[in-house]
Amino acid sequence: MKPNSRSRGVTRQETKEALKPVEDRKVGKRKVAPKAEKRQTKKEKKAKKDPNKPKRPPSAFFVFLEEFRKTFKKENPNIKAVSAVGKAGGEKWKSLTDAEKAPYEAKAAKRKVEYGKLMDAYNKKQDSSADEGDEGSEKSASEIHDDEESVQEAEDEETGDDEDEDDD
DNA sequence: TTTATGATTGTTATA
DNA sequence: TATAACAATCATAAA
Repeated sequence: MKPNSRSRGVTRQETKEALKPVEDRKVGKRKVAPKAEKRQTKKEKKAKKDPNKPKRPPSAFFVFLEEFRKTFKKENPNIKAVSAVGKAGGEKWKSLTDAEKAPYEAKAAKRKVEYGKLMDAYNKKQDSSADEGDEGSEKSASEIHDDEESVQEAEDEETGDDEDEDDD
């Protein structure tokens, strides 16, 4: 369609409005003013050498989506469109209460913590390979390895303390 | 063949 | 402070 288009920026806006009128989401403000030439199209981070750059942690909504996708696909094996899951997931997400979203937010919070650690390691790596480039990152990999292990240990968490609120 | 797109919301980051 | 971009997914389409 629009290979040169700013990715799904403007395109999405048009499509969304065309398909269905945006209710009141913050849509339409995503890329209305492309002052900054976005990083990349989305994949291929060739812009910079970030072989280990930690991706942003999934939001509570995304954590919920991961599970929702399975359910959705299970009930709708015929539907394979990502947009379908997105819409359904978004609608369902809003249907959930804080209590139900709590576990997802908790998970997202963990991801965020891990992200912070990964960023720390990533920063070190960038510092080490500041002038080298792509190869220099390997040497400092050992240091980061230490941090990575720490991240994994962060898996020990107790959920289900006492969240049984349901104020409808 | 390969990459982008579509759709959702949230979160991070930058200006 | 506010806006912009990006996080997963997967089939399809275009270059």
